[in-house]
Amino acid sequence: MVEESQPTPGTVRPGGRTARVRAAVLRAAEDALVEHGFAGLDLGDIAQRAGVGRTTVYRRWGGTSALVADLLADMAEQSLPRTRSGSLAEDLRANARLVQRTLADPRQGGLFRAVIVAANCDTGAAQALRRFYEARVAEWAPCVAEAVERGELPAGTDPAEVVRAVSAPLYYRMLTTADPLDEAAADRAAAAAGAAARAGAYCR
Amino acid sequence: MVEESQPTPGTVRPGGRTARVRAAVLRAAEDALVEHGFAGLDLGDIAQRAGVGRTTVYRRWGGTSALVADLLADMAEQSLPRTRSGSLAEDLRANARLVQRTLADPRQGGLFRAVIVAANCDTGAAQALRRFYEARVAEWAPCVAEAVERGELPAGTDPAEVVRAVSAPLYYRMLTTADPLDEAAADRAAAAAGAAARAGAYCR
DNA sequence: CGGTTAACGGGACAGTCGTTCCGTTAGGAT
DNA sequence: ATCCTAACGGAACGACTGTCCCGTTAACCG
Repeated sequence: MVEESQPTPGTVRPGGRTARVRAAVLRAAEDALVEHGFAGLDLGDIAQRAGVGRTTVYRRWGGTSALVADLLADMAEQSLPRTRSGSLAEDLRANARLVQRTLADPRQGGLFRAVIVAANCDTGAAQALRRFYEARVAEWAPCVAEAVERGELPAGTDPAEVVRAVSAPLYYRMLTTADPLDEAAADRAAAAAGAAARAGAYCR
Repeated sequence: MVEESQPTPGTVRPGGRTARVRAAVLRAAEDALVEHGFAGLDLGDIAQRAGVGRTTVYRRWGGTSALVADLLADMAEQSLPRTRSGSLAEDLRANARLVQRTLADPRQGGLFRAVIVAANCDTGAAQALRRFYEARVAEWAPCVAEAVERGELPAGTDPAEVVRAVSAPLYYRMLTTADPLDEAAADRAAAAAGAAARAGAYCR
């Protein structure tokens, strides 16, 4: 018998029960994360909430970080498509408000905090987080690129950098202050990013 | 005998041995943090490095989060004073580069990641973190206020918001991407904040 | 519809983490 | 210099986390 690295559990028979277990565990993990945060995650508790054996969770994910990473990948698939308004200022504001609403929501906001924490504890989770933001940026970059084509922004402006500039102040505020994330903050972030972009601050 | 909440250990006799123990433990915690990150913190290991009993660490700090919070408070005392150049653009750039150098430094950068993680696990650490940033913002806000007085920025500009706008993209980049934090990123952050401020994006 | 085996579930096990107890050391006051 | 006790250190203890083993269930294939 040859000693081979067998495939990860859940990949050979992904249908039926396996899928149900994964969904139940991810949902339970989300609940637990919102309630206790990443530090207070208890895989035994999650298994119980999901109506699943502890062993199963350990076998399929192996730890809290990988579980959160999987949760993040699941979230990435359900991310909302961007709106198209035709105006850069409108687009940036829509993006900012989407981020603001997400982070201000008790459930999703707590989830994002937890995921950021996990990314700083586990390289797998960090990779998943980067993938998630790459996808988000790629979703919204076109509206900036179109603004460049229309001549609203200087040629050579880096679209991704502008999109990140919208989110950055909102995340920074969430992490370092106790102030609530309101719409005013979102609109300010969008306006600031737009003004800086027009001034050529994001030219390569 | 009255049942009173006795003072925290270390406050009644803060001199001599107590101070030495605190310094040794904080230094050891810093080392451990750089090596294993926040998730891999082991109080037993820290105690051994510091040449101190495990019990002492648990008694005085009670957990990893509070220890990191204390470490942060210690750092806050040693924070560098701002420079004064007389030009807004120069001041913002100096601030941005200071933040960039701090976060890019393996030792301090790891520490800041850890502290942000701790702040999401423990309310005491969160308070310490907020205090730290309030102090930092208060240190740098005057240079923006002076620029407003000189007429470089529109009246009604919120100095604190401008200072935070400089740091935000750097933290966001550190947390969500794998790209290194270089001087170019710092200069871009400073330029963007300055441009947005001149455009009146941070008016109350 | 029946067989094969991937995946699950429960229980037992070992290692670790944080706490408690109590004797010892040394800071601060007289 | 001497006393008092805050603070430290070592050891034992209990709880919990993650792993292993093996019997059971149900997904996929012919």
